[in-house]
Amino acid sequence: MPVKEQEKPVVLDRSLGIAASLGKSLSDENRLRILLSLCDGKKTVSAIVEEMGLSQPLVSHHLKELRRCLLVHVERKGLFVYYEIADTRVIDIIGQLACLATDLLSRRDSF
Amino acid sequence: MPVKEQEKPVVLDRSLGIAASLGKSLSDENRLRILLSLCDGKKTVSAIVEEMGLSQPLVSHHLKELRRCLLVHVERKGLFVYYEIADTRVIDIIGQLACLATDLLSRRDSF
DNA sequence: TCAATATATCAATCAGTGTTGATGTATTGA
DNA sequence: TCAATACATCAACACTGATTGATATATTGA
Repeated sequence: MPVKEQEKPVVLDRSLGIAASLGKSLSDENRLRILLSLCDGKKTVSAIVEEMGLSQPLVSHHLKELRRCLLVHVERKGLFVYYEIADTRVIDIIGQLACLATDLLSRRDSF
Repeated sequence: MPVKEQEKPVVLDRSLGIAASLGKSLSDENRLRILLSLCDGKKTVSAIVEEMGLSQPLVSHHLKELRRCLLVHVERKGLFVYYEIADTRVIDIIGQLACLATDLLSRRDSF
């Protein structure tokens, strides 16, 4: 499959490392679920725990990873800690990943 | 940060697993470099080895992972095995990942 | 100050993965 | 059939990361 000219962005060469780091954050289904859940707005850890059906330490662990990649913002209000999506573009990217993945799969299964 | 209504795609709930699987493939810098290198067109393993400066078994290993996620096509021609990108949308996604990552980083560093 | 709640961290386990060097396999040409 | 080349696989290692249960920390209200 020939690729259009200049399809490869040149500027990327230096940012591939951090791009891979972001990819790592998006490589776990629980983290993707958490990010999608935060589309509704900022939520407390306990709300996420209840919604995901995961243990509280596990949710904290994943939130820490999302924080490490700056994908979420944190805000403390009294007893509660609120997490929210830092940049909604990540939701677009997740959507494209899922769309591409299903396309690749269905394309293979149809042969 | 309030999020637009219906920003979260509903259909995704079932494809999050494979989306995460794709994310895992994009979580290694060497694999991203290989994918970008394949933008020039199909290449042999030895060509990729030389271009990347990685060992041949390591390149084969990463190509196997890209194959597992159906991100590349393989074609044997005599002694040589040619790899090519299966769907160029993955290049767009890598670009968006890198762009988002640099934005998030610069936004943090400016405070 | 104390009890209660929310969240983070710790310790431990287990599976997975990136990397390397050695070896195996497949294809071609002589 | 044999040698040479291209590629894949294997064995081993270190390292990371997901998960769990226990414990620590922080905040509030009494």
